Amino acid sequence: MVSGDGPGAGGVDPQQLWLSSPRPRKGRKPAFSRAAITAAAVALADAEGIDAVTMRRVASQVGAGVMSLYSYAPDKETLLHLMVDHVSGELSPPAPPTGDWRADLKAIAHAQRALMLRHPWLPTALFNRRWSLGPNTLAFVEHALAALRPTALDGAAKLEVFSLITGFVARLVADEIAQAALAGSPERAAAEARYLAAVAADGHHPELAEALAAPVRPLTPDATFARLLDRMVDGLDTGP
Amino acid sequence: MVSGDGPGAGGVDPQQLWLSSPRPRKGRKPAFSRAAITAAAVALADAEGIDAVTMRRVASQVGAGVMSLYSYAPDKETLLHLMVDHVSGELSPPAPPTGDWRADLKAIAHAQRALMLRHPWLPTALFNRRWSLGPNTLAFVEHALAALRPTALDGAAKLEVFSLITGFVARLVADEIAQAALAGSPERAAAEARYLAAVAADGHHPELAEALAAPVRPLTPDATFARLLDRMVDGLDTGP
DNA sequence: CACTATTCTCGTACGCGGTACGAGATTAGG
DNA sequence: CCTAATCTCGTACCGCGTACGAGAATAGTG
Repeated sequence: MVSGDGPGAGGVDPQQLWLSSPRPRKGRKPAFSRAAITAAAVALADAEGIDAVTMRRVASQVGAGVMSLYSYAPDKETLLHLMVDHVSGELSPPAPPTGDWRADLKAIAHAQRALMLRHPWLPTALFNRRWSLGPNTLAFVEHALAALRPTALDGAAKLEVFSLITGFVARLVADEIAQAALAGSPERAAAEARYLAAVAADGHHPELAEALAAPVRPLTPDATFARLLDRMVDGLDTGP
Repeated sequence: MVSGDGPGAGGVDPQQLWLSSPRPRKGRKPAFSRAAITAAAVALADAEGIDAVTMRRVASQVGAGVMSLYSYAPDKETLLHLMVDHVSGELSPPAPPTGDWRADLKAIAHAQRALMLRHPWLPTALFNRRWSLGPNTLAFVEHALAALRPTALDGAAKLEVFSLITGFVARLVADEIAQAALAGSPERAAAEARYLAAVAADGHHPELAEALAAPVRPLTPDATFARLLDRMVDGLDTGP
């Protein structure tokens, strides 16, 4: 194993995963690298979706044998953690806190949204997995905590707020992506519209019928995001 | 096919899925039912997690051949949609709106949380998939829209709020479940704590070190949920 | 310079997943 | 009864993650 190995049963010990070993003094030299493999996996996910990230396809992208990947990550789950932390590196270094924590928080959310739009598999990956706090993720958390320093929140509450914001962004971006996908497939969009029209016409869903009858607002996703984010952040309190 | 079949390429036409066909007048009688299969899948997911829900295992639970399931759902993705709508049936009938839309919204969120705690696979299932609006889901949406009637929000904004609340609940419950799982495995919890201590000690993460150094609040998940929900709902505006 | 311990590479193989196919069973209408 | 329609399900295919272990490369040792 390139970076050591733990006996831990189920899941990977974060120390073994993120804290680099000093490189063994004997043995064959690695032909690849964790970074290269991770980057290939990210490129694959960006181009063809997260389902295209299979050990076989990643291996062929980097020119390795399939089983060679297991010298760099003990399993696929770990590779996904590496991917998440890898792209999180694009977030740093962010601007230093301005003292206006609400504005800083909004800037953080906007940066996260841009990242997730660039890597559409990220919202799902973040939601499903228990976080593995790699160096890039940690750097960003550190930044968020610094931005929240002017508040009266204690440590746990600050982390809560950060988690809440991240989840909020992930959800909105996931919706945004789904919406875009739907718009890209007129046949499916039409089927959905037909179904909703049928439901609205059945008489058992008056509220829904009314909501759908209203004219569609021609709002850009950016505006929607900014509006909801503002509401959310402005609603956050600084009390204990 | 028990309920008809569409030519739609990719994804299932909601009309074919949710609007029942009149039952064909010829041909062999179905030996199972969509409801029974769905219930079996839900029971399996509740007992052993969503990964235990495979076509083979569901089939053996209901006493059917594997391929017989495909007479009731065209693919596994659809079966998952059926599961989501199935458990959503436990939400209705909710209490009628009281006129205090904030209180109603909080009640809705609490009901959703209880449902998700009963079916821990639900948050993930909701996040990943594009919603398929089955009858039970629709009934609940209808109820939420009615609760929001006293607000000045237009139809689209009401749906937005509902989606936001649902996502919020899903995220908190997912965290809650992960936290419980971590607490149930002391070895993993200890490894995590060791790692965070090492990070805090490296000098590059002062904010994180401070946040972790603070004494842990002994709050119940229920209290945390209620507190964050209150903040969120109270922060929502009724303006356009 | 062998010799050896160590580490990485990767072909093969196993079990399990979703599901296409098609033959046989069952039903209702003519 | 015959025929067309519908449902049942055994078999089979391909792709997945990954265990295993043989072989290749490296660095220290005599």
